[in-house]
Amino acid sequence: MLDAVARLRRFNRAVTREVGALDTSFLGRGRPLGAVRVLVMVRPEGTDVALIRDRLGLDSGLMSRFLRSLEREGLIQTATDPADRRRRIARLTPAGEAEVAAYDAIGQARAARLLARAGSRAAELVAAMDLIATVLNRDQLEIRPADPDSPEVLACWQAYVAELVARVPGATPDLFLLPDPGADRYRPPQGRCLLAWSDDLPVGCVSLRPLDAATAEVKRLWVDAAARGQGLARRLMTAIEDEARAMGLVALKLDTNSALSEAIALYRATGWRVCAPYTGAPADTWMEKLL
Amino acid sequence: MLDAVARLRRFNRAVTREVGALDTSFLGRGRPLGAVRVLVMVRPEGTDVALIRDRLGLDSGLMSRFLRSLEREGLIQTATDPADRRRRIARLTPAGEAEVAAYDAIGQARAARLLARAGSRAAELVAAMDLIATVLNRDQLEIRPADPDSPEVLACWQAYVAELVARVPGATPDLFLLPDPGADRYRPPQGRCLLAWSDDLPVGCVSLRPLDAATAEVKRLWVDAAARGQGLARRLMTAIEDEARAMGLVALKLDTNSALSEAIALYRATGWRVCAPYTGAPADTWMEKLL
DNA sequence: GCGATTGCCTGACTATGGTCAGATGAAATA
DNA sequence: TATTTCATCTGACCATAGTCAGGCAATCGC
Repeated sequence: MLDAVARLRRFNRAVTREVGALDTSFLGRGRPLGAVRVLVMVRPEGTDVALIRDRLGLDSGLMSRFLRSLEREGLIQTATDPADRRRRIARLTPAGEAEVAAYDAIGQARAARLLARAGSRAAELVAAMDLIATVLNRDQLEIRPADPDSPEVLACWQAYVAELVARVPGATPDLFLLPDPGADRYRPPQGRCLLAWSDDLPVGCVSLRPLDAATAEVKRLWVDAAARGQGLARRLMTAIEDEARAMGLVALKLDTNSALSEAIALYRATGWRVCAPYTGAPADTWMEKLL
Repeated sequence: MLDAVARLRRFNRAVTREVGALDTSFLGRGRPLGAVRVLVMVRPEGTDVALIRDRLGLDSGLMSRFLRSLEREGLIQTATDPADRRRRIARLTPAGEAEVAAYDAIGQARAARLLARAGSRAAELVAAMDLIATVLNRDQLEIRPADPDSPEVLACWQAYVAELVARVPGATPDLFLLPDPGADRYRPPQGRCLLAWSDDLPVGCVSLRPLDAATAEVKRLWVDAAARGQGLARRLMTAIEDEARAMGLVALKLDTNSALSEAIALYRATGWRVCAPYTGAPADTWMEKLL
């Protein structure tokens, strides 16, 4: 790629202008940008102050001033965290919620305008943004336990099913009930459900379902198209195997289909071995791993 | 598709952080960002001060201060424009050229690091950046005459040939000599060569080659993948037809291949009609238009 | 030639974001 | 229990980018 640098620079210029426009559009409500960035990160239920500071990379002194200025405006309230009384939790007031909603509307309008500018290529544009954000956020990819009934898990499972249907002959959406009425089996203490997050976007999942007292089944390993090629699937598998070990399990199983060749290659490379069939179609490959 | 607004926001966060890192990487050479932005816009041959100010959207007072500070550092010299002695022209000193080269190297290194982070998806990342930059720059797409021997035209022609080879059965790279020894025929007064620019990246081309005193042939219409879907091909055709009219030509011809269906649809929609063959394979469709 | 305009410069002023060194109280650790 | 570590707050300080008004010289339009 000869002129990659020139193209990167062009990207930077275009995006700097856009971010600049974003900044000025976030003004016009009589608040400096820094305070707004903090404000919109406060969830109505309350957000740990340290988390916001960390995400925005702010000095604790500066953060403290932003909080006080928002507090003076009556947009947020802060209280000490009862669990650790050194920490503080910021919570939106009704006035704050209204203000956040106003900024949200601005963002909504801007997004709509941008997508309109992309015309017929809007979906491609969003995919391109996902790829870039995921690459830039690569170091911050985080795997965390999630509730199998949460909308984020549901979204991942839907994407997983869509991919299976597209790639595996014989797989149909009706093989998978979503939301899964048996989701409880993916929840501790019986099972586990892990999500991979890039910033606030879920980009991958994996889960564990009990078979018997000593074994469980790995289910629903999925990685978003934008996040592939970065070893995330391997990290997810390592994480779920660690969970299984911590639960005291001695072996894991999984069923898959030979059309999913990268997945099978990953399993082989990490100690899984083909075993006897224990489920039916559309699975055509069964594997197990001793922990 | 999860909420497009949320994803756009995530993109903004990721990119803001990156641009922030860019800013601080432009520091570390003991100069504030504003001055650097001015410095790297000064061409060694000299640049009109007003042009820089305009491009960067700076107040004349601020601009003046940046110039003084760069001058004090010995990186640039300013002189009054002999043509209009109110205007000033900034010129890089040898020390300035060295400094600009150093900033260039920083950009180079940053680009390399970013591409390395993308790993196996580096090419996809650059394509995604191209798409985004092109969409954001959409309003600034400019069509300008270009020299058929310039590296930018050559790059476009190579991309054009690559696309033909990929799409047209029977087309092989050796059908096209690049650089074209007959490039003179694409140069005024005989012919024309137009490039479409998005910022400083050429994203499309079209050219005109003489047939006889009253007719010419439209050749090498090409639009970069990132810039498609925005009506650029139509704008290029309109521009080249306008050129032909201005040259006093009365008719245009072109040859193409039925595999290039969007192009043929465009020609039909803009008044071109199929005519008798006048060239050989791999062309299988010939069209003309009266001006 | 004359007034208006243009391009640039200068000095005074401001807002914003940011750093740094303690102070304070809470929690973890030995 | 004593010490260390941690999260936050506060006040002092700073650099950068930017605005604004006025001044000066060159140029333009009449």
